[in-house]
Amino acid sequence: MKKGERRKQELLDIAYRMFISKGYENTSVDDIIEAAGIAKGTYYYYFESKEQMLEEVIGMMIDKEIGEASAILSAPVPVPQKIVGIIASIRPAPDEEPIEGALMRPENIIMHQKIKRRLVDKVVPLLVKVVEEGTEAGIFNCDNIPERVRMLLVLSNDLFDEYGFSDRDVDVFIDITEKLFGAEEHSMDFIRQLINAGE
Amino acid sequence: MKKGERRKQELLDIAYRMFISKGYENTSVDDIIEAAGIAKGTYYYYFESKEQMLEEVIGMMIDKEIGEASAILSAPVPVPQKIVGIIASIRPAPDEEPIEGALMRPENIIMHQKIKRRLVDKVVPLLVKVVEEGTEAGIFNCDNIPERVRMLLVLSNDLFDEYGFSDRDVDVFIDITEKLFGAEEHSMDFIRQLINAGE
Amino acid sequence: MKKGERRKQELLDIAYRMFISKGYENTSVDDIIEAAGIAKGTYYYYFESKEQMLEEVIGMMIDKEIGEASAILSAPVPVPQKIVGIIASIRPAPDEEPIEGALMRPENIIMHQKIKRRLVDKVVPLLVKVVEEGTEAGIFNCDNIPERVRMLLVLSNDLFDEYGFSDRDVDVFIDITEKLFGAEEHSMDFIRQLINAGE
Amino acid sequence: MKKGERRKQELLDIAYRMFISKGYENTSVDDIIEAAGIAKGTYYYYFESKEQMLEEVIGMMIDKEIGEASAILSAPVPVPQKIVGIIASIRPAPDEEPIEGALMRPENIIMHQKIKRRLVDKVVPLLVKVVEEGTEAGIFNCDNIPERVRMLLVLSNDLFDEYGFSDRDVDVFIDITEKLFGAEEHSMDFIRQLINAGE
DNA sequence: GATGAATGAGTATTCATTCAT
DNA sequence: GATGAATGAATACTCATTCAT
Repeated sequence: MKKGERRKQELLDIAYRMFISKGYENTSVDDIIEAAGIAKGTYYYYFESKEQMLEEVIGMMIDKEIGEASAILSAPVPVPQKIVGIIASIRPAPDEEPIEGALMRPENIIMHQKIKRRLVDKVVPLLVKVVEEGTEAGIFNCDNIPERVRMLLVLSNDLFDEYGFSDRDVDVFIDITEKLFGAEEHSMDFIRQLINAGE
Repeated sequence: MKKGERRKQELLDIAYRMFISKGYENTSVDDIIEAAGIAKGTYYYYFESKEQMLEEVIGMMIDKEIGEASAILSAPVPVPQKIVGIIASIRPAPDEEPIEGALMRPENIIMHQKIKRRLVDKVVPLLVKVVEEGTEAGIFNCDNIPERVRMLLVLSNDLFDEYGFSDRDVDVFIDITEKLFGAEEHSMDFIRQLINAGE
Repeated sequence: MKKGERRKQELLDIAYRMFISKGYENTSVDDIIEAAGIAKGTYYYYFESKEQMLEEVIGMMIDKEIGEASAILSAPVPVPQKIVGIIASIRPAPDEEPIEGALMRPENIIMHQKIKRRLVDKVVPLLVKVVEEGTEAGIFNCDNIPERVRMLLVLSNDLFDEYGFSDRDVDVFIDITEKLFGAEEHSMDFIRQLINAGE
Repeated sequence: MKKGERRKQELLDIAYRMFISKGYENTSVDDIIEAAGIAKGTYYYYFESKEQMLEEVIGMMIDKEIGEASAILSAPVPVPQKIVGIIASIRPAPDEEPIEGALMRPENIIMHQKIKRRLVDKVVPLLVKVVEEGTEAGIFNCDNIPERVRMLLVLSNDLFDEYGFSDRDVDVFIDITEKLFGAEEHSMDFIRQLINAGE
């Protein structure tokens, strides 16, 4: 039982890396079993189909990222920082896939979209809580919080996904984030420092 | 000359519809030629490859949509309406592809993304002009116009692409659009009526 | 393991016969699998590509022929007979492919050449040994043995490949063989009897 | 009439070059008409089929080479030099196809063989005359001249076709040529100088 | 738990040839 | 003489999936 589970994890890890580096469509079952050193039959003993495996790989990633986001939720940091922290935590963790450029390359769009969609659905409730915390504390002032949170995610996805962004993009992003939640002007300026530090 | 051109157009139209309804990847060359009632060779007489055909199909769509958007640019309507009009014009025209749900279904993501990217690049300059018109007229008040325009497009794409949106989504969209360009509150409220009328 | 190997051998045998009778280029993968009664996938399970299969077929033939030639090398027969025997052993064994005319028909030239080149490279060293044996025994008298051996092979290939040869061709071949190695006149006359017997 | 002939010649020339540089099989009719700047139909107006065109291209080459060889036949040079001259004249004239390596590359084998076969048939009678001249003059002494001439051609083809030859190969070739025709030892040594000069 | 031989529908692409205009 | 649109059989190769052992 344990052994089988470990084997399955191993396969998921291998597939995860291959899907990211070569794309789901361009990774054949043969590629995976060769990399894993197992037989065809063994693969189908653990997974019903290639597509089902993709779902599991995605689920695995989501869980990990949501876990990190949840941790931030209860951390003792100011609300604005929490928001930014959660958003940052759902990025594909630059350290675990500096593989190539990867996720936003055309051959990966499908997996990318699937992940994004499911991730957004899971992250929205978390962020809603944080923003509510903010409105209660009087730092934010807005209605329709779930919808606003969703937009923030859409904008941040776009900003960080694409092949690079300028200082002006960041300026506008900060401005609009403040206005989105009815925060005081310049109260989210710290984002700029974060980004510059990350570079 | 004329004859060949017409045939090619016809093929592009057929492929366009099939790509949208079944997805590019799921449409085989065989599907296309069967639908068109031509031989394999004829297909390859007009197109170097399936992928090159996709490029032509996309180019065709883009041209059409940009054409409509440009027309609006010089129309005698108020600036806010121009903006909304241009954004609406680049949607895949509900009347010409009510086919299924289509463009945003997973199998179409690739084509969808390709189109979106190229469309955004072409539409941004148009919208920038309109927004500048607005700032000069004193209706808008903002800096970094290209970046703001880009964000507006990202938001509207998201809003209308996904599987439906609520009244609250629209409210937030309107609110944020006004703030994005420094417009007066409620000055973009007319969007709501437009959307309700379209339903 | 055994099972797969046998299957592969079987496929190689079938392909070998088809390549010879119809030519490599004119034998499609479909032809082969139909003759073998297997599915496309099975074919590609055993062979990476059609071309790689050709290499294996050729390798198989070469091995067999070189094996026969090596056997003669250590047989207890006079040197001149050894030479002739080795040359004869590398012919495509009239009994196993009287199929049509085959190897030297234009459509087979490619395979033919590939085989010839590789065969010559392997046979030259064997013959060199025999000729050296002959010079040591005083029956032959010549320098540059490898080069002479090569020429002998070229001549014999030409003589036996082409569509038939006359008595005169044989006379000249015998004469020149003797002179090539500095053998006594008429010492290779036995070749004529061999050929006549074989007819 | 004249015009059409010229057009045809032009096409033959173009095809000749392409066949040599890319191989007959790898040159498509489309390649030829594109290079010639004509339409498909025009091609088939001049040639029944691609294969028939190949025959004409080959015929063209043969005629040219045989022409050169015939000229040498009646030139006022010693018999041995005539022989070598004729053999040299049927090589693919290094100046007219230094294109790549060309004729003996695998993709060209088919055309190569076709040419060789037809060329040999035409050259043999010419060389026979020269050798007879030589026997009458007492420089040569041999029977079965046509067969011997054929062998000489086979040997020279092999020597010069292959990817390079050594000094030893030349030594043996000279030796065997002398013996083939019953010439005096060293009487053909001049070949070595010719080859060295040509290098 | 694990193997690996077998499947077969599916795919894009090539190319010599024809023929109405 | 010349065009170029149309043909369609042929080709090599892919790959997720199955199943008897």
